[in-house]
Amino acid sequence: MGKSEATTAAMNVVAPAAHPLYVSSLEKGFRVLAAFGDDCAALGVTEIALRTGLDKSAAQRFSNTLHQLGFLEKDTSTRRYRPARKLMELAFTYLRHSSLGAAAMPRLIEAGAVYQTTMNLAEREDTDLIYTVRIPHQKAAYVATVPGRRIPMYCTATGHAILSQMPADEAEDIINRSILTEHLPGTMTDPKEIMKTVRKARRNGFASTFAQLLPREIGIAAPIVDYRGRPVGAVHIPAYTPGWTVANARQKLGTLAIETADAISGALLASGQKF
Amino acid sequence: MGKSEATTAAMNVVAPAAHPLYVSSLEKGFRVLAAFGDDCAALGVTEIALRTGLDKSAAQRFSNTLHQLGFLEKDTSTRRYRPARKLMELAFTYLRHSSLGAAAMPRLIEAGAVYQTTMNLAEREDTDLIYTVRIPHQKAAYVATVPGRRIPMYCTATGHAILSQMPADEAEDIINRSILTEHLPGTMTDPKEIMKTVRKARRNGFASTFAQLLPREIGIAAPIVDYRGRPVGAVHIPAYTPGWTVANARQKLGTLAIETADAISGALLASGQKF
DNA sequence: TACGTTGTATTACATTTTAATACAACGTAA
DNA sequence: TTACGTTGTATTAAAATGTAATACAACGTA
Repeated sequence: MGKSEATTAAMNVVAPAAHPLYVSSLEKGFRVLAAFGDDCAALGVTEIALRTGLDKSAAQRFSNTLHQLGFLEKDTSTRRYRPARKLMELAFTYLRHSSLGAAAMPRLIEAGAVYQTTMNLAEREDTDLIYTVRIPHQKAAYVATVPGRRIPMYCTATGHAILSQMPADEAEDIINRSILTEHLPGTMTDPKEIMKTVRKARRNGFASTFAQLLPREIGIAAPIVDYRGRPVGAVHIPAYTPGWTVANARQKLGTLAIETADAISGALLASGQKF
Repeated sequence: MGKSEATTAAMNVVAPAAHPLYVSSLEKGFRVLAAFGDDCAALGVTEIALRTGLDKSAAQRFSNTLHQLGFLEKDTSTRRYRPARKLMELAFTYLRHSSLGAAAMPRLIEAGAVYQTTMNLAEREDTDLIYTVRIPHQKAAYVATVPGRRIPMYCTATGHAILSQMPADEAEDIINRSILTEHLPGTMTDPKEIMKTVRKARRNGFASTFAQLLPREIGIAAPIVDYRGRPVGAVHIPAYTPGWTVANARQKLGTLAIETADAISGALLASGQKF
């Protein structure tokens, strides 16, 4: 069903074909976790079965196992499951060893203090981006201040910043493989228009968007590159109208984004790692 | 071996006895993820096998599967695995639905601006705490600024704040079940001394510690309670000497922590959820 | 170049997962 | 309250999956 498709797509937990070295049970477990997306807060086994495409028995066993392991909480009265705190530890498993995060953190903190703006680090994940480090300053939609969120590249300043440092054909490939959805009236969905914006970002050294995913949001972003000049992520600064105008944000925050991103790129070089 | 014990304990991914509804493959998969703790950044299959207690074949299959699913990156030249960005999405799965996080976020941002101090939200996880929301202001050890980290309750202000809102026997039980390690010279490991500190925290409405886990760190924390008055987490404010003295921090940050924690407790009540 | 080590691929085997089914618990409406 | 649909839980025989042993290949060190 559409529902289960959407949910599965939300974390891309799909079968990469049966292989002797592939443990499909593990995939099913993650499918269950991925079912907790978007709308729902708590799910019963039947609903989990629906969303994951597993039958009721499988949904039951995997939910139970995840509960035993501590990754799902279980409300004993409603007998429904919900994601548990322990999932946060898995994020730590990643962050702890991220040289990009380590290089970015102090510089984002410093830069955020300049105009009291939120500073984000986003990393590339195929056609999308994942926020890995967030330093919030102003209050905004809760979901927009929390790490781990995945957003598409095609309609975000962050995405454009990264695309701008790629060969044109590679960037086009990403855009072509993206699902171009008009999240808000005005979200850009025309590949040609997107590439035009990307080229502009390339010339300027930073990208900017307005009201593409969140109303009133101005996005400013500059690319972070590795030792080969390949983009690995971007510094993202959100700003909101009124308070900021697009022109004002571009002028002040654009420079800040570039400086911060360059500092991070440089620190990465120094750290010597290719993550 | 001691090594594998320590690693396994790091995320508590252990077998809760075989049960017909328990999928042991899932557990093994998480054991592999949990192997990436502490010291190591990248692991080969042999090392993974050692740390997880799985044999080489199993380590191979689970690593490969996690790689296919995108949760482990694989360096094709060294053929070693490391945690991948996608793990961050699992954290988002939790955070997105956390009413505690949503209630805390704006208040932590606001409070952090007062003295330009870092503000953390920690939630209880058995004898430990997990940082779920972090609003960094000052630069500190990278690992101390990143969400998902688990720290023990017995020697942290955050832990004491939570313990202070429990019945004495429950608090004692937690301390007794904790592994009391002297992380730094001066880390408190005497249960009686710990309980004394906890009682003091109860009287004051907030807890404070000095140099327990990190050198020079002053910890200030106040408990967040649910609709029944039971502690569900704590607001934690770190400060460092010099710059802050313990007395100064207690006076200024103690009040701030209490006010912030109370505001969060109140907001939780209003949201009506029992998370 | 030769060796030890580590990663990869392939099997027959059996343990584990499956999916069907039956039972129990809940809550909704008559 | 009672009866009903729904949803969660428990139990199985059957089979598919994961296992562990082994052999091979790739690396890097001496």
